[in-house]
Amino acid sequence: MKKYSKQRQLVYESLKTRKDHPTVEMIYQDLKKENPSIGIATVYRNVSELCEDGKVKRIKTKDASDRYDGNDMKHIHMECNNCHEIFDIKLDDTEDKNLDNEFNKMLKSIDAQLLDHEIWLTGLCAKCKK
Amino acid sequence: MKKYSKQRQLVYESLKTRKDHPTVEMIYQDLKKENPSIGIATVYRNVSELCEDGKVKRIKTKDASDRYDGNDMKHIHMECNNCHEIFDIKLDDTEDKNLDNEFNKMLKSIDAQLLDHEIWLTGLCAKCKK
DNA sequence: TATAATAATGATAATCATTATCAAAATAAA
DNA sequence: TTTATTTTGATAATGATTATCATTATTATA
Repeated sequence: MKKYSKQRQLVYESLKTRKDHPTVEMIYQDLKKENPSIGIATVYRNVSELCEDGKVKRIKTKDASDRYDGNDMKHIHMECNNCHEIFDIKLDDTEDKNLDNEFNKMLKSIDAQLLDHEIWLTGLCAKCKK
Repeated sequence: MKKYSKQRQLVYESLKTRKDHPTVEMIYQDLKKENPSIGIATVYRNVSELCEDGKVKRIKTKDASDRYDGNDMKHIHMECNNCHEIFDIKLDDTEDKNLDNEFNKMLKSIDAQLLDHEIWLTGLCAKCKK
């Protein structure tokens, strides 16, 4: 059976607390301050486990390292083409259902059944627009 | 100035011809049959260049290697949760505009400007649904 | 509570995809 | 044709992630 570990809890809390989309290295640096003995392999292990349990999401971006997302509200992502910051845009239930309907219609053409969607917008954030 | 190379042409044609979403290794294996002297570094170099030129698209998936997409029609992707095949679902102009409108509305909340969108659906394909 | 069973950790080696290097070959310009 | 420059193919280097393994922490059981 799965056992409780302080480290797993720490990784989870870090992802819940911070609002950016950190890499493993960023989480590791963060946790090391208060827990100098933690190893980076432990962070890798735990983010992967949390992903498998559906508690956080792995985000593949154009840059080298994967990013992780602890935001459990329905939302989509927007990456600024200029500063490369990643923004969360939350969806209300109506918006989410509308998208689901749209996508379901599209999937009719290949007779498939929708389970989930992931939307990645690119654009210019408020600051960089100017 | 950029010079013509047979290899770049071959990589491009391979991506235009095949309808799956191959990795570099897959393209390499494919081209080696007719061109045994081609090196895998050349394939890496050329897919990256084609991406920069906007002629093909790099797709980051959950699995280790990046995939490449030579389909230049407006389309979104759907990955089957069971067989992991990736399907293209083409969008007509209306569908594409509808999505753009939806996303633009959503971006209002953070005062950002939309440039592009990438949609990744997961579900069950026709075969695996049964 | 003490002990046994086993899961998780931290250090580090191994792996694997991708990128960098560089001499030789191909292409374009003069 | 000669010169300049780009591209290639082989392979070394890099960097992110995973595997290994002895030790430690947690849970179950007597």
